[in-house]
Amino acid sequence: MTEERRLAVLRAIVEDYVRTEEPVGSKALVERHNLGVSSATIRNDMAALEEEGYIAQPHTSAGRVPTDKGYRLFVDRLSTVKPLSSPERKAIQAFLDGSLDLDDVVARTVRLLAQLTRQVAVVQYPSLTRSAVRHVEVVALGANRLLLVLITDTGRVEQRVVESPAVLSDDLVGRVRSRFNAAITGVRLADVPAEVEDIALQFGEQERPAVTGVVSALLEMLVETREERVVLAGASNLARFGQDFPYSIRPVLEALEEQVVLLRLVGEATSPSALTVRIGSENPEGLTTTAVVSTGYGRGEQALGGIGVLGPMRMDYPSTMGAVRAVARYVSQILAES
Amino acid sequence: MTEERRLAVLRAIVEDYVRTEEPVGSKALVERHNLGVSSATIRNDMAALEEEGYIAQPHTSAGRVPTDKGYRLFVDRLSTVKPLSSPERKAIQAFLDGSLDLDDVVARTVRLLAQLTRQVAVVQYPSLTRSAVRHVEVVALGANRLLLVLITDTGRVEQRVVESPAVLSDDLVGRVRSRFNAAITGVRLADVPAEVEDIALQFGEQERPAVTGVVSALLEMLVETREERVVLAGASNLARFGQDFPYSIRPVLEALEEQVVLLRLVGEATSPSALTVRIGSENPEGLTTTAVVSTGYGRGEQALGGIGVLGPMRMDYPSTMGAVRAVARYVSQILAES
DNA sequence: ACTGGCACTCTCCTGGCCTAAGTGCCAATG
DNA sequence: CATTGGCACTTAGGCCAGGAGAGTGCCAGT
Repeated sequence: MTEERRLAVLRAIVEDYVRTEEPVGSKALVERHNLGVSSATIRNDMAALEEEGYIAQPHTSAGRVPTDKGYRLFVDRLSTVKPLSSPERKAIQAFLDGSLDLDDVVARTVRLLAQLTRQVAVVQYPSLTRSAVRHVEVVALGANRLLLVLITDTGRVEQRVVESPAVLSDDLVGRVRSRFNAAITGVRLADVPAEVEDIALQFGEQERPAVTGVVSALLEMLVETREERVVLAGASNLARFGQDFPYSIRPVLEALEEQVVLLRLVGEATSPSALTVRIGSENPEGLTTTAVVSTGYGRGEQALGGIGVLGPMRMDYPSTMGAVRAVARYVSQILAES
Repeated sequence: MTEERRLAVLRAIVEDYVRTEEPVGSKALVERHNLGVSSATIRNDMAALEEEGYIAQPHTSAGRVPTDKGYRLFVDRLSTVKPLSSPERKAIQAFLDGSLDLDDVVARTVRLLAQLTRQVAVVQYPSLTRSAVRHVEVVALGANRLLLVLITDTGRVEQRVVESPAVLSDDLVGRVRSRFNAAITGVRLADVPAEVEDIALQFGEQERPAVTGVVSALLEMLVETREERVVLAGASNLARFGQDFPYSIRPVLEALEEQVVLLRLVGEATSPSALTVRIGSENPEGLTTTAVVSTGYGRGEQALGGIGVLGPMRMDYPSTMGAVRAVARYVSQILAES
């Protein structure tokens, strides 16, 4: 079957190129993989693969290099996710165990993933909109300042200092707090506005303006902190790939400083069971020379947030995918326990 | 006076080299600065400066380049801090105004500074040990979990979820909260342990074990969050200086990922009135090809935290120093207001 | 459908050559 | 004695030619 061999050739090219960083030629190919045919035959296959746009030559007398499209095919049909070795598994466990705090889990995870893949790791905090309220705290800080603290069932804690519209007595603060908690504990963040809108009506005429102020502050806080948070580690790994970023790594670093861009990379509602790979031009501007492997973490099919790795297109996809998947599973597990 | 002219030559060399990125020769010097002498004279001066270790030649037939020692002398005796232009000043104000939240102030500041200097900016959060407690909040989250929230007078909010050693009734939580606040509101964080140690004794036999648990959780939290926080922006600016980092920017990026290193750069108790410049080998390992300009911010002479900029040694010191100083002042001002 | 053979095209390295830049030194000068 | 003009010397970098090596495309043969 000739078609089959062609794919084998493409696979071999990708694997060799990833390993050696150098264009791979027909002769080297037959030597290292037992394809059972001569280099001339391979040359024909390569010509065909080039025709179809899966590989390209940097210049006439060089070997071949995979194109975006070639990597794409490789990932889709020619590779299987490589499970982690058992020492690696143990390392993960050792690294992530013993952290109650969500901040801590996220910080450790992102470092771990960067170290494991030797690339840039990105982790999104559990999405607020998909979480539910565990508790709301209202604290009077002074004459006319309030602290609102919102704790979600995923362990995320958002706090915010707001100017209080009027002076609130300690007693009133206490009653507002109870009302809030009664109304929205267990409620999805997205549904909070609906639940709190008429809380002010439950207070007396006199207190109502002050309470209304607090309610709108809470709503405002919800809107503003709906903004997702993303953290990143291992940017220095980019510098290992001088070659792979033809025009310096500057645009890549710039893109990585934009929270918005990071979010798009990792945050696009991927279910925990699916791995997403985005290659070259499939990425947002500035990252068109990179590849991103990402997935979601969370309970069941419901993704709470995203997690991923960014590197050059010339990347060991099977291993990277294995690492991302494994880490995502551990994180899901840890979050489920707490 | 010949000694004077030599210093003028050194200054000219530093200025030209910073501008052009190229070793500067005797002829170019006389052409661009009116030194009133011939190039041969300058050559003699340069030979002397080289003898003393202030400048060096990359190779025999190239111009001269300042050494660490040369930059040092330049900063110490040959330059004056350059104040910001008035549009720049306005930009700062526009950028920083309108943010109550400390997180927000810090985030904006670091971005601003990176943009202003076009280099890597580093900002330390107000040091916890030098802050005082504004408020403590204790919230029961569930059967045996507590949330402790600590708010400092600098607006910093630290929160932590702790396992409660025993089930606490709502009433008891309330009483613990009041006790805590009575005991440590206004107290310096460093002095908190002394103030809370005998709080448990003020409760009845029966409640004492539970309260002791909470107290020790609070103390533990203090120890753990004493760790300072530092944020960074503008890492992509490093990529602008291919030339200046002979062995790739990798070690620099690596160093910047270490919180500990960043802290050493910026956090060394600099009083707000003094600018520190650390050049080349004066920096910690991995950053020996860079220069760091830093200062403190805070009320009066008491520094609450550090703020600074990191770049290649070939840096426009007067402008960078001006920017760092100006931004630090604005931040001090904003924090004083709140 | 596969293979061996061969001419062809490129890159990359090397060595030689030249130019431009910049230096160090020296003898002359006020 | 500081300064100067002059000059020989060194070196990087650009350019060119030539040769080696790698890899290709194509063709005729099995």
